[in-house]
Amino acid sequence: MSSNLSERDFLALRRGYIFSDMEDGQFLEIMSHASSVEIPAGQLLFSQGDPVKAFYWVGEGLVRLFRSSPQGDEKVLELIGPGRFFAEAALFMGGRFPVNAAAQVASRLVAIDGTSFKAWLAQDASRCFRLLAGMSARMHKLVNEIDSLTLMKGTDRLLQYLLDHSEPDASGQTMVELEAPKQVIASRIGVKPETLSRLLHKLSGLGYIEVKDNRILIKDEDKLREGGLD
Amino acid sequence: MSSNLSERDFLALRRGYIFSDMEDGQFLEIMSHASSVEIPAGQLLFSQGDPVKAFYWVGEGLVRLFRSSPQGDEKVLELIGPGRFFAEAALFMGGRFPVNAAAQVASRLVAIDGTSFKAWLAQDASRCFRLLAGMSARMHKLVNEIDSLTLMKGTDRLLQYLLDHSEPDASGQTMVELEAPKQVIASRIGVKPETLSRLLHKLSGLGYIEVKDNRILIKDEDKLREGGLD
DNA sequence: CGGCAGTTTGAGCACGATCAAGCACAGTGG
DNA sequence: CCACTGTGCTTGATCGTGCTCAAACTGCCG
Repeated sequence: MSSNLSERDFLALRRGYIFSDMEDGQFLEIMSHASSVEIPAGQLLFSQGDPVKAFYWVGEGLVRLFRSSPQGDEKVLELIGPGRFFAEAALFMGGRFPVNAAAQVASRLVAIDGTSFKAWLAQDASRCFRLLAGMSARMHKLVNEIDSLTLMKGTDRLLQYLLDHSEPDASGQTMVELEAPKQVIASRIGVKPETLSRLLHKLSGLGYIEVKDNRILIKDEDKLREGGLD
Repeated sequence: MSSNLSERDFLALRRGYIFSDMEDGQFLEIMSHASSVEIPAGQLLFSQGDPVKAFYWVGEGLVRLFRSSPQGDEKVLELIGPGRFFAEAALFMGGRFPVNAAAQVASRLVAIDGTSFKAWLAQDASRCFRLLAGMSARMHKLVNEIDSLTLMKGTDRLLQYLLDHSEPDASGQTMVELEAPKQVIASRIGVKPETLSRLLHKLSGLGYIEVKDNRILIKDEDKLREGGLD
């Protein structure tokens, strides 16, 4: 399950926000405490409350960060794709993960040892500043999330999600390719799967979008942005 | 509006998590860039999007951190009381405040200059670690907030709020003294004022609590903790 | 006394959850 | 090759939480 890093991951990781603009020696130093982790689809990486031994970087695949209730319902907080770090903040959070993490699809991760990383951080304040900035950005996202859960309705959150994830495709049209099954996206935007289905149907009926499996064509981006709908 | 610090604030601030266990010289160094701010009840301290010039510590009073929607609704994210810092994270967040801040009651704050503080932080990585830990704790709170907004109902959130804020009073009974008007608490727990009123009434009718103005007597803490209610 | 802000209460409604059934599709095994 | 099963998605009917709109009540201050 754990082994040495591939050349490819090694280079990509070096470009991540934590390690960019860094001398080779320094980077090699911390990479000696990193290891590659292969994890099959659906498997749990860690649970809320587990002791934090490392943080992670995604080389390939998709990781689902989520909370779950005693009743078994789960709320997806974030989906982490290739090139991104996660759980860096947990290192400073009293030693326990505050969320669960599972592989949404089979994934290749790099685990960076926590204590080594902290020791390495402590050597240079400018390294800390990177991390502070990264954590701030994540806090900002969380605040935005709270904001939209309280101040907006389900439809609004779906529209926001679609606009945030839309990209022009090969033929120049604005498209969204859902990164995970609809039920996961539903949890991500804070509604039940049935509701997401109905919302998509409604927007489809209004002529705003066109849904085909996990691909959504944005037919009228401006109307979506206004959000004026009843 | 802005002046030198009182002796009292100076000493209390030194005990805050950011500056505790610090040599006098170091502390004096950063305090030369701090100033006292008196702010009347209701007044806005900064708005979302304002450039960040400083972060704050509360000497006396209460500060309301909130988001507001285009429609004018507002969501209270946190109420910051005496002895606590706020907006430290904003320093690293691209230079703009992600929330609004207003004095809930007349307050005395200490503003600590951002650029000086960052320069001071950069001198020693252990200083950064304090901040990293503080920010992690705040992130954890935000995650919990998202969790309870999505996975729990209004009643549950009220119960949680009551239990979190309850303290044994003089006569040995468990009490909650609401730190702000009910409408603000309502926003804090993510319901409308009318709904909070009804929820309190319901719990009162069930014999769980007793409400008298802004004081709430917890009559059966165990039942509240179970939360088994319909 | 009037005016005002905060709170309560009432009636109706809307959004989204729940429960339940049906459908499409892929994988498995007889 | 065709049931059989499981999974994800959709659709339908109903229900409940909490919001909206509106009115009345309270305490407080000018």
